[in-house]
Formats: sequence, C-alpha cells, structure tokens
Amino acid sequence: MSIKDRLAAKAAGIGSNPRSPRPEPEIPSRPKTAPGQLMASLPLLAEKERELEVLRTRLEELEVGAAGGSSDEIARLKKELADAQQSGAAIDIRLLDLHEVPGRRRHMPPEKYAELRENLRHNKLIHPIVVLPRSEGGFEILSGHHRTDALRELGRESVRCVVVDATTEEADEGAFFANLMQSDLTDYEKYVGLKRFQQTHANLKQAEIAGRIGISQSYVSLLLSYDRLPNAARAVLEANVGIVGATAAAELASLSELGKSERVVEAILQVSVGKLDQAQAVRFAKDGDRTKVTKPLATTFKVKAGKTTWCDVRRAKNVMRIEFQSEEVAQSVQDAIKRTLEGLASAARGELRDEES
DNA sequence: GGGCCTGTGCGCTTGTAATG
DNA sequence: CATTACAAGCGCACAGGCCC
Repeated sequence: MSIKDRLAAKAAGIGSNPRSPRPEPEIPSRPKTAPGQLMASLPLLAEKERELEVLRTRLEELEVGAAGGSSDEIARLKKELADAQQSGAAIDIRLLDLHEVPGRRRHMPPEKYAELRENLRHNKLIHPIVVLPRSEGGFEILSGHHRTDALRELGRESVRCVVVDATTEEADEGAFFANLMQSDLTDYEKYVGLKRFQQTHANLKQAEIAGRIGISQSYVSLLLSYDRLPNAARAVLEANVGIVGATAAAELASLSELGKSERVVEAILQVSVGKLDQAQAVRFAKDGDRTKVTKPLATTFKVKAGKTTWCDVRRAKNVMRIEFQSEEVAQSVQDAIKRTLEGLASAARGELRDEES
C-alpha cells in the first residue's frame, strides 16, 4: 500500500486519476473552490450547513439593521435557526469536550496533516466535525480526527460540529464503511476495521461482509490475511500501517503457516526500515536467499578507429543499437551484419532440428 | 561525445472473477 | 473461505531520438 500513498501524493492535483477520483474531504482547498466538489462527498451535512449559513447571514443582516427587517422576522429566523441546529445541523462545541475512540482514526501522512493544519490556520473549516453524544458527557469524534488535532494545535477553543443520532455500534460501522470507501486508507487499516466489524458480527460470512461494503469476497479474504501473520509481524505493521499491502500480507501469512514465521517477521522488519520492498520481502521469507535485484543492465561497447569512435553499440535485453558516424558506413555495415545474421540464423535452425530429433 | 527530452516497458499495486 | 489468474492503473527508469 505504500506505493499507493506515494502515488496518491504524487497524483494529487492531477485531475484524471481513476483510482481516487474523490477530492480529499478533510482538506478544504480554498473556500472559493469548496461548494461543488467538496459537498459531493458529504452531501447531507453540507446541504444542511449551507441552509444554516443562509439563515445566519440573513439574521445577521437583519440584526445590524442593514436589511431593515421587522422584529417578527428576526424572531422567526432565530427559531428556524435553533430548529435547524437541533435536527443535527452544525453547532459549535468546545474542543475539550471532544473525545477520540480508538480504531476510528484514519491514517494521514505527516505532510498531508501539515497541509491540513496550515489550511485551517488561514481558512475556515468547511466540513464540520461529526460527533456522537456520550452518556458520560462530551462527544465522541466520528469523523474529523485530524481536523480536531489541527485546531487544537492552532490553539482554537471550539469547533463547528454536527451531532448525529446513532448508537455507538452504528457509529462505528458508519465510520468504518465511510472510511473503507476512502481509497487512501491502507490495507492494514481496512483489516483493522474489518476485524472489529467481524468480531461484533461473528455470524456474518466473508461474502456477506463484502456485500455490505461493496467489495469482493476475495478482497475481504485478502485483507483478513493479516490476521494469520505472527503477532510480532502485526506489531510492526501496527506502527507502520502502510508498508505491506494485502496481497503481500496474504503471501507472507501463508509462508508463516508453512513454518517460516521467523523469516516473515524478519522480512516485515526489513520492509519497515526500507531495506526491502514488499515483493522482496516475500522472496526473502520464501527462500531466504538474499534478494538479488535482477536489473538487466544495458551493455555497451565502442569500437575505435584510431582515436575516434567508429561505432557505438548498446544492448538492452533483446534490442541492440549500433550507431555509426555516417549513414554510408551504416549502410555498408548493414550488409555485413545481414550476412552474419543469416549465417547465425541457419545455424540456430540446425540446432533446433537436432534437438527435435 | 554527451546532454536533454520523450515515449514506453517494467514492476508494483489494487481489485475482480474463477476455481479449488 | 482460500487461492490463483488476470486486468488495469500508476510512476519511474531507461531506451530511443534528437540536437549541439
């Protein structure tokens, strides 16, 4: 999955990325660009928020007397605003009252987080934090952990939140499913979410889970293969969620079950320090040979005529390039090469016939 | 002879479908 | 439920092509 992060980071800003067509909802690019794209990702909340904003604006205008409204109208608007807020629209909540539930936080690369924070330093929060009331007081954060972190870091007191009405279980599921749709969630994080979901729904088969999420059963199986890794390996992944994708994890898990768990742990450690990539890690765990990267180097040589180069030969795999000083020389050599090649070809044909008989 | 730009194949990934 | 085969997207490295 690490490559995906890299790719995603590099592809950011490029419009045509079919794998991750959705704009990052946690980062408000610029207020002016917000409406269309960003609202698409959270249509209901955004819609509500926009209605509220309209109400607030009109109320403000009336109160300062700019629009010359009657006191009746002000009262009516105030009530409308209060009603709207009651029914799950955005309200301001003190950051002190927001609490994190383990396992719900999405991974975000440090650079991205810094970008988000700087954005929030200068721009208004576009998407409210989504929270759930706690019985013991305060609120659980459902979505918006990084925004909350950033605002805390910026020394803000409160934040615009949307309070949703749901059970914790529904909330977990909601957060999980919403997260799983995020293409930049690492496979390991998907596994953690899946695992939790599976534990609370022990009766569900992989195919059923897959159906609910909208992915294939085999992908569910792949993701859950992290479960078959040695504990020590998972501990490394816990701290480096993006380094081993589900495909490699599945292979490593199989190897582990074949009695190579020590090598699997070692391989994952090597990946975590950047010494191996995923594919190399699998090879490492498989046969233990130091992975030799078979990079087909282009071979070259030059043929000199006195001090100057008469021709320059390069070969990469099955392609040769021969460069001469003039077209005339190239033409004459071409004939010679042709004769040589024809000789080689007939010899090769002879060998083939010998082998066949 | 070497530098620079461009096009493309490679190696990696995610994800689905078929099969065991 | 696991495994295997395959399709497709992506960036990067490097071959290919051109120019000075």
